[in-house]
Amino acid sequence: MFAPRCPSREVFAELVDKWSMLILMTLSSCGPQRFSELQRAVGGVSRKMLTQSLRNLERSGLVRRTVFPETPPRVVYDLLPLGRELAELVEPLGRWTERRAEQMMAAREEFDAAHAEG
Amino acid sequence: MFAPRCPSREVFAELVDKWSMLILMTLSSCGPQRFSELQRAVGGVSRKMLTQSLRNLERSGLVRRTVFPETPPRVVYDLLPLGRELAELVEPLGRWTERRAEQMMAAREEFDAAHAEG
DNA sequence: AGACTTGGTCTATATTGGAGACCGCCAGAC
DNA sequence: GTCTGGCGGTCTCCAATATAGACCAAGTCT
Repeated sequence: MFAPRCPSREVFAELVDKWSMLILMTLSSCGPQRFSELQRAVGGVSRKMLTQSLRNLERSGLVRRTVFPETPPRVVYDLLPLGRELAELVEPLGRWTERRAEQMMAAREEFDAAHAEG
Repeated sequence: MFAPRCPSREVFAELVDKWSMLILMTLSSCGPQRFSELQRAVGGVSRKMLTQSLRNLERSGLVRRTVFPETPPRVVYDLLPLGRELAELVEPLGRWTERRAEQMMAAREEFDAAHAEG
């Protein structure tokens, strides 16, 4: 994974992504979701990036996309076993970030203050 | 973390990054490293991105930067407790990716083949 | 008829990433 | 004395990527 052109690096680089991780966490904690539900849940994601990230996750076998041919169209996304595995590793990361966010923000302010005198 | 302008989202978006994660994993498994060692270890990283990622990690209190005023200069980076915590969550992710990389590559080929007829 | 909904795609612009040149500093070679 | 080289960056330029926002088809409701 530390080699630039290795498959695992390639896969890693695409999974380690803000939107993909938030999508995985949402699907994991809220169950199957349709496109617009995901867009609401993952605040700030554009339709383009949501589509792109979901396609990636689908392509790599982490997520399943199911289309119900109704009008208006209904498309539901849910986790496949592989995606559930990954989600279980990503969730602790999310919880840790929320737990430590304030501490890190404080560290930043301190750092910025110390480097402002320049 | 699911809200766009929340501190935890901001922090999350910066930590969830290819280079930062590879740096954390390297420092965790290889111990303190100097700049050029890190650049060799993290294959494909440019000096610019390495500097930028390290600054970010330093600013948020995950990594410590120590300068030895010699010539040629020597700068050593190592994990602070906060960084060690995060590294312990990131490592399983890395191991999982390596374990599942082939499976995901196979899924991709299948997906691409299925969608080529269009 | 006209407005509204869903799950996208397309386009234009802003942001970001990577490649490679440049820098100061000193040691050792010539 | 000058020339070269290593270290740890920074700077500049160009390509790739992200975001914002318009547009779309098809059917439903008013």
